[in-house]
Amino acid sequence: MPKCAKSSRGWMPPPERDSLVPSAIEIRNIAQFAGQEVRIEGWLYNLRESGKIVFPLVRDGTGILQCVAVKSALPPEVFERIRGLTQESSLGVTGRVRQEKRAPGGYELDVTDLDVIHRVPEDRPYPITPKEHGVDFLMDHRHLWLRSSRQRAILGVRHEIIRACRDFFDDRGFTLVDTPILTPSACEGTTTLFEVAYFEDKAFLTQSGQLYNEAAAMAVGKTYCFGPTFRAEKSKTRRHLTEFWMIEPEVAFARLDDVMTLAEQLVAFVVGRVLEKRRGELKSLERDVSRLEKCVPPFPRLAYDEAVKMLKEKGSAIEWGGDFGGTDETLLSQDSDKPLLVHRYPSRVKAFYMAPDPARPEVALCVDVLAPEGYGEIIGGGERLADERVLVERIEEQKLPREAFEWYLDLRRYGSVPHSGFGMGIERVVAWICGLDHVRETIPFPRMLYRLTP
RNA sequence: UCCUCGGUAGCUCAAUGGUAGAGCAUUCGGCUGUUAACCGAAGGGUUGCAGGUUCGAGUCCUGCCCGAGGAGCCA
Repeated sequence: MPKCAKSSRGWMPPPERDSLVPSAIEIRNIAQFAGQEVRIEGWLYNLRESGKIVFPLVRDGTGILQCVAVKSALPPEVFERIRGLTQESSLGVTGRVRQEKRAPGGYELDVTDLDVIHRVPEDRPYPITPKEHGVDFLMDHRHLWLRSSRQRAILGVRHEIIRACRDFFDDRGFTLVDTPILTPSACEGTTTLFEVAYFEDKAFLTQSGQLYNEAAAMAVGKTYCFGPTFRAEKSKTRRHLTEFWMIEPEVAFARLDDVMTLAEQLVAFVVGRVLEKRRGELKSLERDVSRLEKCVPPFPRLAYDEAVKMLKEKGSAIEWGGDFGGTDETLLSQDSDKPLLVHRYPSRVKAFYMAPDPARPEVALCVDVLAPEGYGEIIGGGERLADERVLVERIEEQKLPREAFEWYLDLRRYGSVPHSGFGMGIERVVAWICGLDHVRETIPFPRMLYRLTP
């Protein structure tokens, strides 16, 4: 541990340096070291051999570098050590960096020495070979699959999306207020919640931070929470996980139109940031970035009524009053390169806390954002019921346990104001931006109906 | 929970009811510019499990287990 100087304000960070691990350079910085002797530390990605010349491909988490080991230029024991390397063995390589047009990254390392940190035994080789594998096999080896360049690209985009969301809200005066994961009761019915033992009592894993967000918004005005969310629904589709991450802003005094604009700006900001910072990852995922580039505001807005009309014309069996199915969402969103905002759904298909439209009480002041290219719903939210009397009616109508909501009703008793917010599912956004056909690849360790390991 | 499809070598997949095979991976050999390298050889199997039909079952039938896609529900 580096010694940390103490000041009157407490801890000071250790002095800055180029690399956290000074024993080696990072492959992503290789160009800076052209002509120099360097050491890299990583894992063997692949090994190609041609008699007296060997090409070990080494990855270190920041990139992949092709090394060149020539028999005549190395001590025999070093050359044999390199020849006998197994896939994913960890190693340190020293050599001279050379610009090389034929190499994938434009640079190569002429090996002068190589030490094996841990050798993968040949009688139990690394299971994921550079060939095709089935989904089930890969999911069983998710802890190793993450090492592949494709998964690394997805992890990078996911990270950028999360960071962009935080920056977006932080830069606009929002305060992050963490909401609990363990909750005392269901906010929208217990059937979709995971139940856990809580000492002598029961608790449930949260399905949304929203009710707590409303309390926080009354304290700080603009708030957001970001955390895991749990749904015990037995959904088995490419858009569902039982554990997923959701970012949820909530704004006091905001109306439906305000949060529709907020959602539009957030999505455009996130897409823009990924296009700016993660072009390389999108390219390696073979994402058609031209479609993402068209994703600039304003986004089309469509009332539920019009959406139903449109769906019927396209042959959907939807009737007014029903919620959209997955195919309906696809039908609505596949034609456009921009996300689509669908607003004012029938109140009865929405949660009890949604405010009715004063002009048409049968519809709620709510909005869903459907991602383009058939990716479907990424955001759901709207204006909340601010009137205590109506809220109590809704709670009773839906036969929810009123005692559990007394604290929530307090928010309507002490300076109730109009307020609105929404939740955005991170994995669906990652799937859309990366162009993936399933959300299971968007989260490091997916939890699904039939998948709890690794 | 329902519907559809699938389970054969470590992996991806073949195999009319008639001797279980290929490519990759592994091991050995060859090759001084390979790009999921290539060429040659070797090892590797209780065909998801349990029954049944049959002279004979990877193949047909029944049940079960596991998985995938979809429906419902949702972000």
